[in-house]
Amino acid sequence: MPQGKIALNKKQGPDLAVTIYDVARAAGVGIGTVSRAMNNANHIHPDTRKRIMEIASQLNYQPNGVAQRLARRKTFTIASVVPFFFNYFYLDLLKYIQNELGHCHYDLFVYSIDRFDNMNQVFDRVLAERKTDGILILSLELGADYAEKFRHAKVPVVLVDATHAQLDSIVIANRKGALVATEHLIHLGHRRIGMINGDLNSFPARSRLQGFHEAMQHHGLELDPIVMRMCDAQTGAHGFNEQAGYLAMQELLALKSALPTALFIAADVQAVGAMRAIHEARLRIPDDIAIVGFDDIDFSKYIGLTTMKQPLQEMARLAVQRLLLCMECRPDGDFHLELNPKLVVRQTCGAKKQPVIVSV
Amino acid sequence: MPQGKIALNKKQGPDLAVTIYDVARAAGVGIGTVSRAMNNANHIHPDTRKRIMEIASQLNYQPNGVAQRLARRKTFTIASVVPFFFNYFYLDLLKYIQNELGHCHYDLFVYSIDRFDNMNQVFDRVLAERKTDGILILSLELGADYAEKFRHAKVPVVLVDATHAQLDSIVIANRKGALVATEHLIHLGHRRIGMINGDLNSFPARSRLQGFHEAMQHHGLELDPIVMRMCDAQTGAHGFNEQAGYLAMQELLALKSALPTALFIAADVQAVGAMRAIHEARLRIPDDIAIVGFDDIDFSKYIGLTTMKQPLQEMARLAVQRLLLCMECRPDGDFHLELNPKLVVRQTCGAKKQPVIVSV
DNA sequence: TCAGTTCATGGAAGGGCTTCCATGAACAAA
DNA sequence: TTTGTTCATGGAAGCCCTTCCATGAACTGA
Repeated sequence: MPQGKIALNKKQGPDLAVTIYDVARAAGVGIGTVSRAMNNANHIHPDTRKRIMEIASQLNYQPNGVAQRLARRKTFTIASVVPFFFNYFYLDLLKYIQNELGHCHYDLFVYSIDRFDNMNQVFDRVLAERKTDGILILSLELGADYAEKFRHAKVPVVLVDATHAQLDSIVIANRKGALVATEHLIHLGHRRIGMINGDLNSFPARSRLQGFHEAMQHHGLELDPIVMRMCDAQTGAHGFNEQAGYLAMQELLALKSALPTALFIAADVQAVGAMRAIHEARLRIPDDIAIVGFDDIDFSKYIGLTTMKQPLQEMARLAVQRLLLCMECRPDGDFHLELNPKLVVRQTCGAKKQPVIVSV
Repeated sequence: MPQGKIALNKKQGPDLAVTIYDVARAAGVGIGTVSRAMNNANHIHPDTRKRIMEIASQLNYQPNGVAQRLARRKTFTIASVVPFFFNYFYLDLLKYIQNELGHCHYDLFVYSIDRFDNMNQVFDRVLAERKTDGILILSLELGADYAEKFRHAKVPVVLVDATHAQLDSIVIANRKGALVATEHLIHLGHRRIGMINGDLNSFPARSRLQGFHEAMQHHGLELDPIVMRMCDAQTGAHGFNEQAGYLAMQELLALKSALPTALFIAADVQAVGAMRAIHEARLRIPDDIAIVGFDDIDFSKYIGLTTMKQPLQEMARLAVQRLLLCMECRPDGDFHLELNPKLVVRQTCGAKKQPVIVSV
């Protein structure tokens, strides 16, 4: 009986972590001094620090990050919410964000959203428990209720590739980018230009449509609704996916002689699908149809897709910068940044004859 | 002077977080009772719980996650180390991992590795500070020193898509997959079959080569070194990239009449590059050259690439499962799992005439 | 009625750090 | 010598929880 009791003493072995007290005892100093040594603080004698550091490494002492975070009242962690299912765009963005944060010794939580209908659930989770010092939300359109929640959250929030009047945001200049892309086709001599777009419920889809309109109108060109395809959201990702592009292109191909000579396609993934449909129809790109996309996903360079390149790294850098700033001083004023995409000319627009490989 | 002192009183406002003490006071109970209420623990009267929960939500009380983690001596966080630059394979894997962890209310730290030469630095960071309960390492080959470090780390480690004798691991059956892929080509009647592979310093490259060998030998076919291309690692990612595939294919195309009638290409990204080279050379796939790849990256279905599909979701599920198990009971025995990839037949192998769209 | 049991409750201890205040040694200036 | 000043140091208090133990009310059965 008593043996049984002794057997299940609570400390089950693995909890033999070395603490700051162990180091202090071993070094014959106080815990405050050890803390100062570990944190490279002032008011400590160089010799003392050296001795403590040696003993610490001898004992294999690692400060407990959780205890530090509690005592410092700071988590050194940023949360990111990512619509993972969407497209590979986010991988790059995330990579850059992680790099930026790494430089400042911040850790990154990643929460993926795989269905729009559980988005708010994920948000609640991110907002709960104050585990992070800041939040980055990628490419998600918030409802008014959650925008409000985020605005009054204890931690600052920055939207990346999405915007909301009440929250800091960084977006690509979608309208302007679409305008540049469309004008590129116009300058190449095209007059009958169509567009494949995503669901107009999505913010980028609306802006890109607007840019397309402006370019066409500015050059006095006709906007024929027949050659405009807004993919619906049913296939997922607001219609910004390969399948939707493929189907939209098939519809356009059915127009036969009414087919436009050029297309602005609002997302590279859609362009990939559209190109598949065109190949199947035995038409040639750019000779029969010229194409300009938008995004410059990794794959675009492999298929020679002329497109609008999003400055992802810049976006990541600025978003992190802003977030860190908000974390330390909660600046007043709003912050709404627009970054210009850049035209990357490859083969599908017909401006060049030789294959162009744009290095990453 | 005194004013100056008063002005910079330490609490700068934002620290008005509600604590468990505030709730206890407001409810007229002890903090233990509030804790029990919040955690749905036993030994609390239903009425009391209800009252406390109401007051808590009224005060907008959120338990401090960091304090919980300290008190519970558990972080509820898993770290993942990902060679982000590599290819999009990881995005899916990560997505599944995050989903699995989300179900168990674990958070996920993501650390990206963008250069192999700072890999160990990242590892040190992950091992430091005991911020996590477990570690997942994706597709990275550890040196003996770090394998040892991880083995003796305070937290369990599982390798995913990589293996090491001393550590738990889950890998794809690369050898067997390569064998199946090659046999598929053999069954289609091909006799002169070549291979494009990555740098043999990488584990998957070696295994896939081995599977290729076995298939060929088993069917009494000749292994002509001239049609075997091991891309070197200079272009990055152990030669598993589009550019390397493109260049390797150009070398093969220079063989003219000695060109193989079929190719097993060890990574889909390489296959993409190879296909580009073939198109440029005005040859047809699969008529002039049949191709089977490996990985089934998202893009493969768009280009009709026949390939070996990696069971990523399964891999993620099992890895997380194993990690959680290790966290609670540190099982003895080793854990080395191999999952079989599955042949996905599309157009590039020539087995089918019609375009096949494999839905995601 | 009384000992025994169950269970809701309060609150101290503990988790491992940072930080602030007090102390006293060493040194400088008068 | 005395009075300051500077600075390394020790350690209590505090960060915000969970958990365990002690308490006493309520109930049970004899």
